[in-house]
Amino acid sequence: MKKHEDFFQNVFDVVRLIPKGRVTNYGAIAKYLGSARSSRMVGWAMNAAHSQKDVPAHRVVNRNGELTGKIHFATPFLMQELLEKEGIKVLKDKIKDFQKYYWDPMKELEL
DNA sequence: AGCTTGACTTTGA
DNA sequence: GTCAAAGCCAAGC
Repeated sequence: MKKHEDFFQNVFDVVRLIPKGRVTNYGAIAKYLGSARSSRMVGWAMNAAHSQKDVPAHRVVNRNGELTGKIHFATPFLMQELLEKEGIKVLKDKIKDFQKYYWDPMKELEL
């Protein structure tokens, strides 16, 4: 009965592939899956990611580099702490030099 | 069965 | 630069 659950699994897989100290945004993952406009589904998938333990959702932020999803974490501070732990500076729930840490699955994986 | 909400993005004004 | 609206697909009610 596996039909469309691949979307979630695919998201988890990509997120898991994000190198340490790097971050990406929902649109990139969504685009990698096919539709950049379905970025909402990525977030929805992340919601299910709570069931997955090896899904570093803290490395996934919105296009603006803001930790929008932190509110869905166990604690809002967890996401920022995890990011800082990887060497990423977070200022006001926003990633410093987001573009520098930005990791695009399409560019990095497509290579 | 249908409508609303949602960890978003993009385009237009 | 900001603000508003449309688009997208799935889960929840």
